Amino acid sequence: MAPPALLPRASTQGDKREVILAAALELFAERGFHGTAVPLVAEKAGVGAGTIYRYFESKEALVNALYQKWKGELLAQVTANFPQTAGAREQFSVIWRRLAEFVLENPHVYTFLELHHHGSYVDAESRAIENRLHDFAVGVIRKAQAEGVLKPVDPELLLTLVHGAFIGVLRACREGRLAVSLEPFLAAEPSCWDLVRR
Amino acid sequence: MAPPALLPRASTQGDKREVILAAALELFAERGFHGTAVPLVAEKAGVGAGTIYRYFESKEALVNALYQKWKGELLAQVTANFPQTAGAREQFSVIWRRLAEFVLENPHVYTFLELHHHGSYVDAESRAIENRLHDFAVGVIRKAQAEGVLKPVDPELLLTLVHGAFIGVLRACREGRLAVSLEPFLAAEPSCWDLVRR
Amino acid sequence: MAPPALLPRASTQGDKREVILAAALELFAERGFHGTAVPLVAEKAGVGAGTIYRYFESKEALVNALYQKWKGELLAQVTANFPQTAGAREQFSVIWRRLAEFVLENPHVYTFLELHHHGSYVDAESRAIENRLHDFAVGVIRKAQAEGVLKPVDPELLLTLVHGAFIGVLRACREGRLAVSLEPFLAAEPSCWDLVRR
Amino acid sequence: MAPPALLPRASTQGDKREVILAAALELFAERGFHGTAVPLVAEKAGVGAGTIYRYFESKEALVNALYQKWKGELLAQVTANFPQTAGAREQFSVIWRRLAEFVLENPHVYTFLELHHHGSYVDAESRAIENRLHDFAVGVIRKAQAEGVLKPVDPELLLTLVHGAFIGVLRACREGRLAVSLEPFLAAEPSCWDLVRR
DNA sequence: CATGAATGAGTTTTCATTCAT
DNA sequence: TATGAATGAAAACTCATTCAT
Repeated sequence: MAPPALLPRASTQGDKREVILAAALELFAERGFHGTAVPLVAEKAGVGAGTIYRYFESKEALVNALYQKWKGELLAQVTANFPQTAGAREQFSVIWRRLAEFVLENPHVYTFLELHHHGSYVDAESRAIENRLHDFAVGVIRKAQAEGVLKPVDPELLLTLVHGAFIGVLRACREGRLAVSLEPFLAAEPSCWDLVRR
Repeated sequence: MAPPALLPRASTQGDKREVILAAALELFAERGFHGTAVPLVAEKAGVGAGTIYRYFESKEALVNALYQKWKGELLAQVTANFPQTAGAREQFSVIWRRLAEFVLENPHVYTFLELHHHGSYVDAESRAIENRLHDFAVGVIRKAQAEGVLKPVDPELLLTLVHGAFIGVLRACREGRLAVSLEPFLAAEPSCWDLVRR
Repeated sequence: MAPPALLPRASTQGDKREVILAAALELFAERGFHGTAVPLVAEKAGVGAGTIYRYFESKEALVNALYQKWKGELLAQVTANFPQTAGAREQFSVIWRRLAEFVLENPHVYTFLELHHHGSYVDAESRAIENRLHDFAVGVIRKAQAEGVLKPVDPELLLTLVHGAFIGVLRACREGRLAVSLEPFLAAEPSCWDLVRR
Repeated sequence: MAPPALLPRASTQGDKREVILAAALELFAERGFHGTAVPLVAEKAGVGAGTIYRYFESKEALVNALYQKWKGELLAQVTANFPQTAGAREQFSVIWRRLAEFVLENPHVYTFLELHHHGSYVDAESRAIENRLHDFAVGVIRKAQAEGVLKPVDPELLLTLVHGAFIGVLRACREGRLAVSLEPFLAAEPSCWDLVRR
């Protein structure tokens, strides 16, 4: 029926899982885990309620699949081809811009990830991915400190300040206090460098 | 019944309401609004489930009362006797320290306020208090910018960056990555001044 | 309102639990565990569906409470004041009659107990009561065999034959092939004695 | 595909139906009708869930087909070449042994038949077969009573006692209290004759 | 006033059945 | 013909709210 249907089953198959994940992402980001009823996800995904349980063992499994998928995606996008030998200023700029591009391309993802970071329903594997990203960032900071270009304070503190500031911009965008575009992120970047530089 | 009861009913009255608010605060902060059952709040407060409905019309009314109470408290604590004529650096320091003291004195409050900022169940009045605090901060920033001591960028951006950084420290404390004490806040303060200063 | 209401709360309290157990007994006996929906039990008991979960943690907990209650009752009724020193013939007669009276007084109980003996949802404690009754019966048989009045075969075999025959009569009554009264049981008693006597 | 396919389609056809019936038998015997999910039967049978509905209109139709098949089989096996002219003692022995052989050859069948005897989903035709076996047994008993070798009581009573005793042995085997072999059945046979003989 | 037992609407989850392939 | 993904109706269970005491 579809002329160039080269991978008919495969496409339809994966599509349904993806469509459920996409619907769940948006709803979980907006209403939280407990505030989102499974049938609502089903309706938004355009599938039957029972169908969700063919792809995910439970609502908890769904939220964890979502968490792992996007935390992994974020990790990959931030760390891929990272300029290991570049200077600290350049590295900072790369990470900041990559984060900004990520949140703009995937509007609900960061909200979702932040909101569900604490949930008791988030399992060990989900947290493991979280830690890998954290360790990557601390590694970059330590190296820059060794070079003497960052403030010689607890790397944890520097990381949390910059990350907090980044999330602040994101939230202001979401709440309409700043434009939803690269612009506020780029405007904030030099200030945030001042935050950490020696 | 109480012989020399100077404020008999009133005291008992208020106590019960406060005890409910305190229980709700902790539970809402830890488990979210939808994740917290009203009978659980009652149990933690040591009152009957029905009693909650003598003090609050509904679960939503409870969460809004809580939100307004603490957002108002925060507003008062930050703005009371504010050194209007002091320099920008001093004013920054005062606000930062007051915020830090507030979150350390009321461990669950800020978590609660941040978590419930978005909720669809948060009513107009709750948001109004929110705005007063926001406007106060923007005012302080504008004045400092006029004096030429802050970066001449969108005040909204500066506010959101500093506030984000502050929340970052708070979260790191909560998650055990930084010590739960004034120390990390004081350590962060100069860096955050660098973030905004010209 | 009730003139001699000496124990109003207590009576109402216990009543509800008992009323649920009574409704569940009949339905579980007729339709089995999986064939009986909790709301159906609620309707028959004249309570809300949620009420059942105030008294029993789960449907499984309900069926086990029922099982233990009645297996315990049966054990008590069969073994209470048992004529330990009487002859085997007399003891046989006593047990047989007590069983018959029990099933006639509690029409659904034995059906329920037999039907749910195998269920995977029957817990360890439930089976423990079962075993006590079994051991009692084997003890009586052993003693009678030692006296030489019963066939010198595996007591397990004798027990299972007589018990099976008893259940046969019960089933025939239930299915309308025999009268629902003491009569068929009394008619069967001498035959069943022949079954086991030397 | 199969080169020397003498009965190709038919064999495959029947095989699938039989394989479904065999899977259903075991599951229904172990978990009951309502406790057994159709997809589980399909999985055990090694067919697709939809396939079951090509052979049986519904789950009820499946259980009834199963019931009729095996009740008919039992009827045939018990009554085939029955020694009409033999003495009552011999006839009793034949029936008893045939039943014993049947339950040992078809371990789940009797359990299934007993368990589903009452079910509301068992239809009229299923019960009709049941009755033919019952009538056969009553006929044998009546004749033996006329000869004066059985107790002159309600044939229904004698039948139910012996049948109950037989089921008792079967259950004891299933539950591990007696060996799963002909032995306990043969040991029980003389006792059960005592149960009914004059 | 305070309570907590009771409830039914709503939640998560299962499953008999269908149907496109 | 055989399949198994899809479904929605119904199951078990939870919880915000009420109300008799």
